[in-house]
Amino acid sequence: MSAHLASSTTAYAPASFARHPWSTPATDGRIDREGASAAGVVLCFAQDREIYGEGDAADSFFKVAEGVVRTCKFLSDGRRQIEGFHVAGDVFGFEAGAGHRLSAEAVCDCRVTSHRRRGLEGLAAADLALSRQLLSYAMRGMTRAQDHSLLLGRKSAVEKVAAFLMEWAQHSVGCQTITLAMTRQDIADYLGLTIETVSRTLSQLERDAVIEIPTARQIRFKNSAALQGLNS
Amino acid sequence: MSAHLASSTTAYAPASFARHPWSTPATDGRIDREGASAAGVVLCFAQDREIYGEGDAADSFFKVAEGVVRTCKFLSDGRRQIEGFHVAGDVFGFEAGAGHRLSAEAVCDCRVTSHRRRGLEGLAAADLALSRQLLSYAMRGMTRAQDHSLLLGRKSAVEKVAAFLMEWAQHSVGCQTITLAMTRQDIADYLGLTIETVSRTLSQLERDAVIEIPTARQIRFKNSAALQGLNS
DNA sequence: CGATTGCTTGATACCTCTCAACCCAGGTGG
DNA sequence: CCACCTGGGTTGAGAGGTATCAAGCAATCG
Repeated sequence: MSAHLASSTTAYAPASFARHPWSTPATDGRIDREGASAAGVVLCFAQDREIYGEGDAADSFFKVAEGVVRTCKFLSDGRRQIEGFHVAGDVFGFEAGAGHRLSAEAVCDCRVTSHRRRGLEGLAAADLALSRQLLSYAMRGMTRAQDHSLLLGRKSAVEKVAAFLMEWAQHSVGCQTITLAMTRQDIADYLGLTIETVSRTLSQLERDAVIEIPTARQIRFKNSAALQGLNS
Repeated sequence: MSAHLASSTTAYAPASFARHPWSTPATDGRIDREGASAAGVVLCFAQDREIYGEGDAADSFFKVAEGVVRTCKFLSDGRRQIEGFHVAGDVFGFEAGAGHRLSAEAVCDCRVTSHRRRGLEGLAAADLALSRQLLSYAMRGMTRAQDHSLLLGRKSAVEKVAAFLMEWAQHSVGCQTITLAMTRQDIADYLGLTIETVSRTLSQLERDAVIEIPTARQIRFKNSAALQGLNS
């Protein structure tokens, strides 16, 4: 299992990978076993490393401990749709069937805990609370995906970007300035836009004094009411 | 509970509703109680009647017995996104929280069975198979929504229409000719397009000898390979 | 028969994509 | 130190796909 994960991380490796401190998944020395009811193995992934791919055996699911993870699907010609960004505490890769329906990649260097499905399902049979927990993971995923569908199918570019900023703001500590963990390309693939449209829309919002963009990865809210007005 | 459902069906009633044979939800005479492990009350809804609305108490979920149901979300200005069409055997309205996140409406006259959540959750505590069943409903919903996101975010109009036709073909008995239960507007709101674009795209596919459209609600596949080629 | 509803088709507008150039910060190496 | 390269981001010009607005057609219903 951990061998499987290690091998799955070989794809998309950046050239500088070998010297990166996050270069290898957790070795035995870093493995951290928790209580039996939530046994998890801690794994580390460098930025842009694949955590699992579409179709990989889904014998485990994961929980983000630190960093940000994206789950996504691809069309055969390379078009990508990011289904969601997962931050500390979020569960991802929890599947119904034998294989993962999406792939998961590290948006930035991150730590995740891996949980075996089989063991957990056995436990869930006996543990009502745990069984409800699993159900709640699945339901949250469904709700998230449904909200996302409304955005993708029926919102304009400005509305999409505004929705993204407000969603991400909830993950940020300070209310005023948010720090983006992802690239413009990631944002574009999450919103069903192109990178240029995302960039232009952000610039437009800045020109309209709705936000400020001190650096590319930092957004400061100047007129939250206006952003809110673009939502639903 | 059945009173609640009855009242929720008053919205969007067509003018001709009062004289329609499907005009009222099942009365006591039509209630059909099944075994305790899947206790369900049979309800009938006329075309375009609301089964439940966004925000309604989600103390029950439903299973389609006959007909087609659509679940959808709305933006405040009326834009609609249909999340899915549900046919006989499909479960819908199964929610994590206290309220329904989507609304559900009858695409055509249909019969559904209503199942109380609370009772079922109690049973699930004791019944492992039932508990897995609930989980599987939730997972199927998540998978469906995720596939839909890829379509909405990254596919062109032709690809969307082709995907819809092929998806709906799986619900049809005959392989060659499919019968659509929904209007062009429903299809448009499912695919994130306008009614005109759906119509034009279907016409174009007919001109390209990929399909035939004997009547507006019937589509005959002439070149399935070409349709397939438009998918993924 | 007129009215309504669902659907199709045309002309045009506009939003977003595509292609391209450019900027900037960071890293590398001579 | 500076030239160079790279990757991420921004901006512009133009094209294209889909939306919008409008008209017309066919079937259904009262």
